[in-house]
Amino acid sequence: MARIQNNKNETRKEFITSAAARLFREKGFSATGMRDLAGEVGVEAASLYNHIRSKAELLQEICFRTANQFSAQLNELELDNSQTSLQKVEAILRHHIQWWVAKPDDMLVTNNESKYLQEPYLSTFMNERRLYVRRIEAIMEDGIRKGQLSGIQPYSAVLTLLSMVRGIEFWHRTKKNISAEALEENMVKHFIDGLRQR
Amino acid sequence: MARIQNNKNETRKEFITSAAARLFREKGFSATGMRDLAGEVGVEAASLYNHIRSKAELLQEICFRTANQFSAQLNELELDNSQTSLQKVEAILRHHIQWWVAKPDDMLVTNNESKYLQEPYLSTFMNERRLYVRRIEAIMEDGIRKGQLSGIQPYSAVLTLLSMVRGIEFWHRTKKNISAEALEENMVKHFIDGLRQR
DNA sequence: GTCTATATAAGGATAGAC
DNA sequence: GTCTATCCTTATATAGAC
Repeated sequence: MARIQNNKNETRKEFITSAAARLFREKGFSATGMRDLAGEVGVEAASLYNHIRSKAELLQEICFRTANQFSAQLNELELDNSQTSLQKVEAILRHHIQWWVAKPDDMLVTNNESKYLQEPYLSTFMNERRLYVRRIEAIMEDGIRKGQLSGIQPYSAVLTLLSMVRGIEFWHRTKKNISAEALEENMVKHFIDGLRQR
Repeated sequence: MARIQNNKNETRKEFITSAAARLFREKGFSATGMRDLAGEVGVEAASLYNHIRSKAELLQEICFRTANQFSAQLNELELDNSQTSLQKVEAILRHHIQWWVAKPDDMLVTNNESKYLQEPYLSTFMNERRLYVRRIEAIMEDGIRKGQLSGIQPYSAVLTLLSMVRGIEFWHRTKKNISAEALEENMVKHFIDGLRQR
């Protein structure tokens, strides 16, 4: 499984994109000015345009690079015959938790600011999200057919899975109470116990 | 003050506030213009200022009226000796689900746009939210002491409870697949099964 | 690649007529 | 209470010097 890590050989554009993710998360896309971003980067606003085409382009890159990462995990899982459906669902949940822990800026922007994408990117993004939900539903439906899990409707369970991890946003502000590992184990156990066949 | 009433016995200000919640939800607080809001209400932008003091004031009213509603439920639950801790947690979860189903505009604005509150309202709001989390944790801790629930750390469980219901935002766009009642029962069962003592 | 200067548009909010 | 007109600030993005 891929590890999450920071790229220390960032290009100038990647540095700007990371700063943008941080600002879009904190202030929101609309309320973030190019002057704010320039200040973070350490240049004047006009200089940013030697590296990027527009503010909108920054949002596109953050949202799609994040979304594509999750699609890529599903691509692998769907081809893996060594895991049960329940194990696959757990792997998806752990993947989401780990990304929320490691990349809260990217996750918050992708979740909360993607609505500011311009067409045709907005439609593409929303279609990909719907497809992503359906693919997870299909994994759960397969598990129900095989008797590996039960007690829940797949659509409801997917909504729960994708949403419950958003609370990690608040955990980031008060990390001292519980470690990332303990948080992950608690959430996985809680979710899976509500899904397991008994 | 003149009380211009419309269909639902709303004051003019309440009508404006509802329109603001809808727009803040769809476009975000920062990207919503007073001219947008005026168009929704059916007047020119300048006319809004006979009913409200500022755009910021509208956000304050939406966020605090929503947050106070949830605090009020806890006030009652804490005084209720007829319910177990597990029943109280279930009541809290059902309350959140029902509000997400019935008032998605208010819930989304309170969750996603409250960061645009100005001081001192922002600090007040965040302090109230922290207190709300702690009060639910306390109910869970009481349940653990009494052996009514187990298997999870209260902080992690509260994060899960408050976050998992946010998926209802997406359910609103595709209601046909599952009824509000079925959604509620699925989510309650899923969450409670992961919490119950066995 | 970065700067200063600026074009052009839109933002929240107010003044004063009616 | 609502309107028209407008103030003042800020926004994204570009032009052209260095």
